[in-house]
Amino acid sequence: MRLSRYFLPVLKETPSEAQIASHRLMLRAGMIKQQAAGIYSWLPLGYKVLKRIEQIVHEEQQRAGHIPLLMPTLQSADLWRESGRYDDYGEEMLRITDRHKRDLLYGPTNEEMITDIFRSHVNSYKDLPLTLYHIQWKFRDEIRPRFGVMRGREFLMKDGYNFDLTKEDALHAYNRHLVTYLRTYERMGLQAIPMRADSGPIGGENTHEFLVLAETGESEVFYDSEITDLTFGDRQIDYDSVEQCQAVLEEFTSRYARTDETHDEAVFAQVPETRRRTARGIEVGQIFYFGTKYSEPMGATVVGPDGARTPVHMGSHGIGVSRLAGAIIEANHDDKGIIWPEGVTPFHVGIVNLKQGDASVDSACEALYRELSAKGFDVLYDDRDERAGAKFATMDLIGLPWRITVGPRGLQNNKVELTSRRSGLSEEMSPADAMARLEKIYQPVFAAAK
RNA sequence: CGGAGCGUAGCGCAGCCUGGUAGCGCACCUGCUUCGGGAGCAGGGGGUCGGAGGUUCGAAUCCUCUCGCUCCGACCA
Repeated sequence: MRLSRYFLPVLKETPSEAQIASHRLMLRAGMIKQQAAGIYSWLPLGYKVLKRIEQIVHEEQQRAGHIPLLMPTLQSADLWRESGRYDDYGEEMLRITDRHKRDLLYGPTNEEMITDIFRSHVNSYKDLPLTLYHIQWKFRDEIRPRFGVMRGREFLMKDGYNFDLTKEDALHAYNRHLVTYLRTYERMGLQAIPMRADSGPIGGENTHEFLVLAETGESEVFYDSEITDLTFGDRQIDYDSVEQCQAVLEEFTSRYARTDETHDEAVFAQVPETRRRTARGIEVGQIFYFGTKYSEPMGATVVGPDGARTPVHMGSHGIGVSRLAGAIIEANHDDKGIIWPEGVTPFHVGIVNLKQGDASVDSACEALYRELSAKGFDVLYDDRDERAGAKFATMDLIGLPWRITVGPRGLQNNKVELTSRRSGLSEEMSPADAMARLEKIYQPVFAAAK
């Protein structure tokens, strides 16, 4: 993309409503625009990040055999009356009446609807196990939206639902989701720690929340410091293997890690004192096993091998996709702006033309732009007629992890500059070497998508 | 929902107390000069002050109502 033809309304000054770094930077970098309390437009740059996050979520879900579909944002109240949640959910649910005076609602979640889909089409245990998911906008009428997209009223969420014949199978699905989530967050450059949590209105007995440690997090968390040493890495997992998934669950959940909802001082005290940590975290996902809570009242049953009809065991799993955009910034920024992890950056690399209009600089930039794009890179080429300082400031603000700076001075020796946003370090090298270096840097990112 | 505050140009703000029909910085447009870390000078365009009503000769300024937004608290992917 040529910046001169892009739509990137960056702000020099910080809008007064933004209190935390991610909100401030998303506004300043021209990623979002607030349209009402807790409701945002995603401007081109923000939209690209949102799509990258979404893409990673899709890839990791499908890697585990989970099947995507799409359910509507508006739902009939009848389904929710069936489960009993129409009355239970309270003010947070946005209720709508259509012209025929029928009660609708803007879905805050989709357990009822997915259960309805399931019961309409699945009758035999032979169709199990089954995990369906979608990435769709949700609405929860928060009393007090704040922190930009981190606590909006309208938000994009991946929600998945597993259907299994037995509790054992459903618990395997639970563990499998934990594995997919660990991989998902790592690809985004985040460390998200699974913590034992409270199930809240979704209900159920087994649940973990994934938290990214950040000072601005809304939850207080307590954990054994050993847990932050764990990484999933690029290990290969057979998602059908009960043992392998179980082993990962045990590895990542055996140490003390709880939110304030489930925190137990007596148990925490058993962690060696030097390893006890109290911090704040941002919730970026949650997994639940809730048995037959919905299948039973809503008649989601299958005929088993013995010919008897039994309610299926279910779980649900959510990732806050739009919230992640904020959480990633919260965990990756400095005083100059955002620092995108390679996995989610809106553009892989930025090209800064230091002397727009200079024939040799222009053509060197054009060549880099063309060749990098041909290699599959998403490139932002700053071809505006601006001074160097302004171009650098923009690049730093929007946080592209790598920048190639092209100027007449270096070009005389066939050199350009490759700069890391994170370290701030620059290296001079030929354009060909810069491209080769970028290919090496992004190799793991591109490989992870396969 | 309880408490606090704010709505004046695209953004950030001043003016309001002590009524006299709007100002600053950034951004934007034009020209010249600059040109490796958000340039300088000169010129220029844009708002009737969230909305409605009231008081007054006169309202951004005072009063009433209303809408929106933000912050603190209780609740939440």
